[in-house]
Amino acid sequence: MAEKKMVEAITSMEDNFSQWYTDVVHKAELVRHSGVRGCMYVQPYGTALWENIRNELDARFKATGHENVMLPMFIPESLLQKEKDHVEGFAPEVAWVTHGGSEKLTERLCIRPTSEVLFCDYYAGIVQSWRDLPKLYNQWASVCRWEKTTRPFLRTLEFYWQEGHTLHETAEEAQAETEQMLNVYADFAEQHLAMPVIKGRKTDKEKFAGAVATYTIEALMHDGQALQAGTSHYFGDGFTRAFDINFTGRSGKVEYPHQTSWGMSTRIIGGIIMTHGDNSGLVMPPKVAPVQVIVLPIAQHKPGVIEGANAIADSLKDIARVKVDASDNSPGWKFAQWEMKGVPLRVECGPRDLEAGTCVVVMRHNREKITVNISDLPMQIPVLLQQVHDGLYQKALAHREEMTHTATTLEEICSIAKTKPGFIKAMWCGDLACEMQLKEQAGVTSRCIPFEQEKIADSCICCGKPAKEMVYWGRAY
RNA sequence: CGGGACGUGGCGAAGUUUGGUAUCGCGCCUGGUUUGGGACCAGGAUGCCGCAGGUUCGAAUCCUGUCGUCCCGACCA
Repeated sequence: MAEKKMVEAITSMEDNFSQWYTDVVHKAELVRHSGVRGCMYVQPYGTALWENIRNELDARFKATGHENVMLPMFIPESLLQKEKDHVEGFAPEVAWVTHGGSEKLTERLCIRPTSEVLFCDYYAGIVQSWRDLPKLYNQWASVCRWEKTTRPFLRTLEFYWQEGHTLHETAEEAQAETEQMLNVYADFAEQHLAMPVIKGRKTDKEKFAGAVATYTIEALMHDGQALQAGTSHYFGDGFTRAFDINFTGRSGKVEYPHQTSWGMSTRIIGGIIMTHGDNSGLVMPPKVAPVQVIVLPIAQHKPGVIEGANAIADSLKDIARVKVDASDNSPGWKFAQWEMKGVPLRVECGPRDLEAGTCVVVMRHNREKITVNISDLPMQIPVLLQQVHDGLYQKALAHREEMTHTATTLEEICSIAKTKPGFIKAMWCGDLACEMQLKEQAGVTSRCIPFEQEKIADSCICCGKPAKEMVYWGRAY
């Protein structure tokens, strides 16, 4: 018995958070390792989760006027070279194709690490007049970055994402787009994933290669490390000048359009796991859960029980993603199995319940049990799913607040960074030197300059000069 | 990329020091009994011991290389 439990156990997160994460990813049957370093086989359950995320985001992009396109996975070296900061940022981690069949290529091709330059090359051919703007595009694709260390979802060589790329007549319009998409991400994270996020701007040191400004939503994971959950960049006209994308403006003059890009990736799945998961495994936010309600017949050999379970599932099929587990595993096995997979609601129905016209509903995140009349289920399930969502959000928010500290002296920030995981709020003068020093001495990096500023001191925590802004510092995935 | 650990049926391990018929638990298949927190009995199947070389009469075991995994650190939009 004890031995058996060992076999199935998930390492507890207090013992080793990284190992816990790895265990959950595998026990919940999200992915398996492929034979290629850092690349994963995404299993049906993981794929279904991603599809739910993708479908919702896609709908939100379309609702804000964007169209999907598909660009190639290869980038000729000369094209990648066109924007200096960009190539410097990405060249160290791209994969190169040098041969096609037995033929050696005259110019090697990189496998896209991101598609800015492809979009630029594309735009150059289709934009001539101010009437051609804006271009509001998005693509769903996978990209490749040759990372040194990899972890499922959080950092893989190949990962799936969407990348929005837009082109605008004016800087103001492009900036508004950048902000709009950051808000789309933030709203999605909070309303759909029950993941509280802090909206803000990245420092110059942390911003995207080639961007004028990078905006971010930062979430705090259960272990106190930060995760950039989504990002939105304003490029100004740096790329459009480098790629000679121009148009004839309203006044008849040649102008360069202003550009944005924004992305969210399968990394967000890692974020879901590390925000809501517990020592029994995954906890799925209801709105993206591949299975929202698992119906478990108890003593299913008895007459009418499976039929009863099927009838319950049938009554919910238009209301929630529901599944009946009528496999011949024991009930205890099924409880543990579906908890590992994080299904938000479990409906148990045995002969006693069915006779009484009731069932037991158990919430995954707090294991609360309630008895519900079967006839009330179609009305109750949406309420309960929302309750789980709210519960998850509140729990994550409370956790983040508990793990957010304030520091006003260098000594204090070093001591907090060493002893208390989480965010540290501190004032900053805006100098790179201070940012570097905090990394060096406290081991923290700037996570974001939040839009919602608080003045916690007058001077920079590092150099003592007048502070420009309050920054969230921490360690990041 | 550094430091450490590791790779043996689907999963978890023993066996490697000292070379000699590949073992155990779980899972899987068949049949039966069970069923409200990881059930039980009986029978059965599944291995180029990560891969490639080498040493040897003989390699899971020794040597070399390589691929992959995990943890810590560095690096990373």
